[in-house]
Parts: sequence; C-alpha cells; structure tokens
Amino acid sequence: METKYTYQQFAHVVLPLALPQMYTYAIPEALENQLKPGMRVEVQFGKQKLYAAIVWQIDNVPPAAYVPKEILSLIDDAPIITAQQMQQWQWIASYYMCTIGEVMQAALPAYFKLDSETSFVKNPAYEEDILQLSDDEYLIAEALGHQEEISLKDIQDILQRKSVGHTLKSLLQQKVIYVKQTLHEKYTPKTEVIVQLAIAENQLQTAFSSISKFAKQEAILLAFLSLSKQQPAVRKSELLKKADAAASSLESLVTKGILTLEERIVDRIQAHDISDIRNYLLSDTQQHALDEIHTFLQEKEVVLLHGITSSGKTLLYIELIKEQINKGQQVLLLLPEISLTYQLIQRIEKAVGPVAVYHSKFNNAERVEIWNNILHGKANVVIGARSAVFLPFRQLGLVIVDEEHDASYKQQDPAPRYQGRDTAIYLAHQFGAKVILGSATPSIESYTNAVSGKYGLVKLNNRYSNIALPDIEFISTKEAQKNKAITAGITFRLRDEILQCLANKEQVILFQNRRGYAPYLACGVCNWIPMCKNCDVSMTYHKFTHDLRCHYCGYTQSLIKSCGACGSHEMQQKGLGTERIEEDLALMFPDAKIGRMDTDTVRSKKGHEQIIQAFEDGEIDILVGTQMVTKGLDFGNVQLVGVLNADALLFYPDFRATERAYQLLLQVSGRAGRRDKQGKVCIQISDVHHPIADYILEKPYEVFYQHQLAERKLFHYPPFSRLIRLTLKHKDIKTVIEGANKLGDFLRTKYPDMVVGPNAPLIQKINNYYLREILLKIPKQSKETAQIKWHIQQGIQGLYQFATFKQIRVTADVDCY
DNA sequence: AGCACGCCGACT
DNA sequence: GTCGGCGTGCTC
Repeated sequence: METKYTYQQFAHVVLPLALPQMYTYAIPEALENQLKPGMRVEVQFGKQKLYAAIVWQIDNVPPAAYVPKEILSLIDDAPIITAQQMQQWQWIASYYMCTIGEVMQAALPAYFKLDSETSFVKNPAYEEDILQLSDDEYLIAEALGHQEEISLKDIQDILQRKSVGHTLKSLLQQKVIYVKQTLHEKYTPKTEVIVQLAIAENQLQTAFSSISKFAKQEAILLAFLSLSKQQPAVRKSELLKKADAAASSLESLVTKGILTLEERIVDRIQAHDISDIRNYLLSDTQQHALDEIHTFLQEKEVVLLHGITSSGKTLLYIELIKEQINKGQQVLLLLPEISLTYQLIQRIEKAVGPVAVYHSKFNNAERVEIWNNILHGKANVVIGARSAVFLPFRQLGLVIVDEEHDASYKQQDPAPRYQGRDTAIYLAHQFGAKVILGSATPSIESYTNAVSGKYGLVKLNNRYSNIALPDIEFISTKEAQKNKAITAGITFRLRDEILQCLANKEQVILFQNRRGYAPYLACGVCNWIPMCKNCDVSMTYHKFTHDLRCHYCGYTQSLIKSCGACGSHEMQQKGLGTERIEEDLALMFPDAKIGRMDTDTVRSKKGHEQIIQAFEDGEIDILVGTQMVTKGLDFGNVQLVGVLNADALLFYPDFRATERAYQLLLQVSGRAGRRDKQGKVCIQISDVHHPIADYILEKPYEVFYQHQLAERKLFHYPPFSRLIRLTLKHKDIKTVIEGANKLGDFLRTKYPDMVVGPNAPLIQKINNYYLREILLKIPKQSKETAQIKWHIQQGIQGLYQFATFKQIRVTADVDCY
C-alpha cells in the first residue's frame, strides 16, 4: 500500500553535526505556517537522539525516496538567527570547506545548541516482582523508587562500574524501566528575589511592636527601610547581608504579612559605571589620520590603519565608534582573545558609553543574553574575539579589526577553520558597512591589498605625546656563551639592565616562548630524550607539579630518573621554560618580586586579570611569560623588555615565521617606555647579524614588507597564492602514507602545478595518530578555486572507496597558517 | 556526532 | 558456547 502523506509542508533543517546535507522533516498540521527559517525545532535524528535543529527552508514538496519524520515541537516563537546570518554561515561552509552544522556549532552560544540526554524512568505498569531481579537490577529499581528518573551516569555510580549494558538491557527486557530522551533547554534567565513592603506606611508602627521580641526580624525591617530609601528595588541577598540575618527570619516577616518576596528576571550583563564619559582630544596627526580615513571610506570598503605602537589607534577607533552611535548604527570591534582585558574595555566604555563584550571565556548564560541584546537592538557597540562575527547584528555600520595581523584570528581546530578578520570583512560587506583594519605591523596580505589600492591606507607614524621609541639592542648569546657571560639564559648585559631598572624602581617584562621548567630531558650518556607515548614530541618537565607533560595531548607521567635507553642516572634538564626562568630570577634578584604569566598560571579569565592587575599595582617587579605578555599589557611602569631567545621564533620551517617573529618582536618592544622616559628593549639572539635584527633596528616597515613579498613570490606563497592544506590522520603510519600518496596523485593529475607533498608535518604523530599533509598553492588570480575545492572533496570521497583508507580522517584548512 | 548492526577473540 | 571488542554504515 502506498503511503499517503497528510502533511502539507516540509522543513529542511540544519543539525548541529558535521553532516554534509540538510534533513527534511514533516511539519505537523498544528505547526503549519508557524515555522520560519531561523527558528529552532525539536527533531528526532536516528533512533534515539533529539536535537534542536535550525529550520533553513520550508516547502511543500514531499520527499519521494523516504518517509520523513515529524517535527516534534517548535522551540522559538521568533527566529534566533537572521537571514544575513544564514547567508554568512553558507559562505563560511563553502569557503572554508566545512558543513553548515559545524558553522552552527561555532556560531551559536552553547545554550542554543540542544541535544537530548538519555535517562531511564520506572515503568508504572511494572508489578513489583522484585524477587525476579538480580542484585544489580534490584539496586536500580530501588533507586527509581526514590527518584523520578535516572541517568546512565547515576546507574554507573550505583553499580560502581562503567559497563552496565547487560543490567540495563535486562531491565529494559523485563519492562521494569524504559528509556526517555529529553531535550533540555539549558538556558534559564537569572532571577533575583526582590523584597517589598506588604503593608501601608502607617502600619509600620504596629508591625514593629509586633516583632519587638525578635531582634533579627527587627533588624531586617530596619535595614529594609533604609535600603528602600536608597534604591528602587531591595534585593533579598543584599538585605540579609545588611541586616546580618538568616533567611528564616525574613520568612517569618513574610508569613506575618509585613514583607513580600517577588522573583524577577534580571540582566546578567551588569550596567557598568560610565558616569564620567571622557572626551579625548585628538592630536593634529591623529585628526589628520581620521580625515584621511573618512576620505578613503567614501569610495573604499576597507581602510588599513598602519599605526606604530602607542600612536593612539584606540583614540581613532573611539572617534569612529562615536560617529556610528550617533548615526544609530551598530559597531563591532574585534580584538585578539588575549587582548580583551578589562582595562581596555573600560577605557573604551568611558569614551563611548556601554559596550557588550563577547568572547569564549564568558559563561554561557551571559553569551545568550548578549546575543539577544544585539538581536533586539539593545546593544550597539560590541567588543569581542573572533567568534563575535557570528552575532545577530541588525544595523551594522562599522567593523574594526585591531591587530589585524594577529594569528589568533584564524581558528585552527575544530572546523570551521575560519579567519575572523576575513569573515569580518565579509560580514561588513553584507551590511554595506565599512571596515578598519588596524596594526603596527600589518599582515603581508592586508598590506598588499592596501598598496594595490583595494584598501585605503592610512599611516600614523608618531607616538602619542611624542613618547620616544624604545632603544632596541640585540645581544649575541653566542658571544656571551664564549665569554661565559650568561647564566640561566640571561646574559650579563641583560642582567645589568634589569639591575638598573630594579634600582630605579622600574618594571621589567621578560619574554620566553616555552612554558614549563625544562622543555626536554636528555640522557647525559647516550643523549636519549623522553618522548610522549602518544605524540612525536619531547616531554616537558614541570617542576611545580614535579612531572613530565606533553604539551600536545596533555599526557602526564612522573619524572624519569634513569635513561630509558642505557639505564644511566644522568638525566639532564635541557632548555629553559618560563617556570625555570622564574626560579632562576628569584635567585639572581633576591629582592625583586617575580611574576609569571603563561597558560599554567592563567587558568581562568580572572587569573589573567589578576596578574595584569598585580603588575599594574606594582606588586610585580619582573614579569616573565609567554606570548601572553606581548598583548594587553598597556600599563605599568615598564622600562625594560627582554626577549630571552629570539632564535626560537625564527626556527619554525614555516613561510610566515619571519613575519611572525617581526610582528612579535615589535609588539613586545612596544611594551617598553613610559611618558617621560625612553624605554629599553634587549633581544637575545645567537647571531646578531640575522636579517631580522636589521628590519627591527633600522629599516622601515616597507622595506621588511618588500623583502617578504619577494620571498613569497619566489615560493608562490600568499598573497600570490591561496593555500589549502589537507591533513590526513590515521593510527597506522603506512596507511596514512599510502592514503596521502593516493590523494596527492589524484590532485596532481588535475592540478599538476599546485600540489606540494604529501609531507610529514613538523610533528608527525599527535595523540597516537600519524599525520601527513598535502598543500595546494592556488594562484591568486585563478578563477577555479570553487572547482578545486570540489575536486578536493571528490578526491577524499575517492579515497574512501578503498576499504583500507576508510578510516583516514582528512581535514581541509583553507587559507591555512 | 551517535548509535545499531555485525563479525572475530577471551571468558563461563 | 556467550560477552563484548570496535569496524562500518546510516541517520530525513
């Protein structure tokens, strides 16, 4: 018998999974004409799981090949994403070669992404026949007598083991329990309990006399009266604190009908104190730059603002933001994650009024609220990290990308591997909005666009209030080693500079790009190095925890005392991590207060803030840290910046290594010097004649740029090409090599001049998976990028036709770093 | 991503 | 002979 649909409408939905297609569900009659694209619906996918999927498209064509499932319920009464966002997601999926489901994962705050949790409930029809049950089964049935439902984890806890499958199966077979899937709406608005007076003012006298025997109740009522004079609403928590009373006393007052309690939904996003909106005055140079920006923006969509450190780019941003606010437009200011410090946000807020801040360290509930505030036009200035490009803007007028060269704008893992800066430009384009890219050391790509006239180019060459540029000195570690003028990685030259700073009560920042204590151990006899058992990297020694750790997979083992190859006991610690340097500094400068900032000391957003605050308050004299110290530290009394080992920055076999080293050295140098005194920067490097020293010391950015450009041209790197990197992963090295060769050969037959590799990456094995890479260099002017991407997909599909290659994971990284 | 189905090794 | 390991394929 042929199935006859009673459904009129069908919805194509996106699931929050890495699936290439959309899935079609039937819209039940009750929901007809209520669904709109961008709304979430509850659907069952597979035999068990429930998901919140996003309606992408609605039509009335019944699928011919299968019987669609019904949409279970409608979650939203209005779309949570806009048509513009849907277009943006589609663009990201196709440009960065991923699925829309993966974009959905990255774009939505966690609370919008629902999936079901499995729980088990007691079958009410089950007649107690407890004697039939095994001990384990009895324990579960017993537990369900106390609670409505029970999760898998609860069952594992009760039975004190992980494999509970058979017990579960048996209980289900005997129909003691059944499975329930529930889709939890995880977001709950924050509420506060507000206390109000339940009686008229003139009854207060009577009330007081009625509670005269209860000191605490009296205290509460008095505290309430005083608080209610100061503020419109009295919060329960605050009242109890002021009265120093317990909730039970308050309850008594409520029972007596003197006070009432009311629960209210409040904003998690606290309104900040912005009482003193400051007007900063622009210098002539800055004003001139601002005028130039305006002129360019009349005809160009993007302007690159090339301003040296401390030239006051932030001030220009503030002016530009204010203009947009006056026009009633929204502004997005993107910053590298780590630069999003409270100090910077506060500074901008003081100048432009309230801003919404959005980045991954905010808790989920806050992110939902910011999302909704922007969607409903309640927030107009957003400061955020790269994921802020996914917010549901309405009237976007301007996007500013600060430190546009920063590598952290590129998402590495997982997909979507999008470039936040480039996505921001696309976003702005969608709204007809303008873009400002700001940097002291622009990326080669952006600068090329500026030189070619695609972007406007505005320069800001003077430091604000003419703060002198720091005095930069390269110190040869090779020489120092020869002369025995170096201990613990610090040359005597640098040590003397530090001493002088300490004598002058000035602060010092030291930069070292390795965390931990010793980056590796080595046997003094046979040179054996302990490696991670899962990865192709050496184990790093952490002294504080007294163990060896892999910085790639997190594997930890206790410290090795004897050599794994020759058995000798002469294991030596090699290299210098921040932890070790911190320790050595304490010995070298016993009177100085040493601080350390790296991922080990900065666990939370708070940890980061605390160290910055301590540094600003002068509680730290010498701050040693990784990459982190190069960003977001615009304060303090820093006179000296030391780079302990610049060689480590240049060592990477990566075409961007020089560019990155250059950017980092200049950025870290920018931390030195204050209003009244020229700062000092000491860069330790083995060879002081390395070209990078020249670029940093003498040559203007343009010279560096030209040299880099020539090199990029020679090897067909961006901006002369577009790179796509394919990474293949498999547990067996032979399989991954053969698979990579197969895919490489396929692509080479199509595009003989574009394929590089397959090659083994710098780290061959991570987490027990062997890796191989294939790089595609697509000429910039090529019109066939879309076709190439399609062929890549074909190639991967082709690989999966072979049984041996079926479990190779292939990831594509477009515009890879 | 999850989940079920299906075919080979170590236990009662 | 069964439990359960994970390789394989599918989900509207």
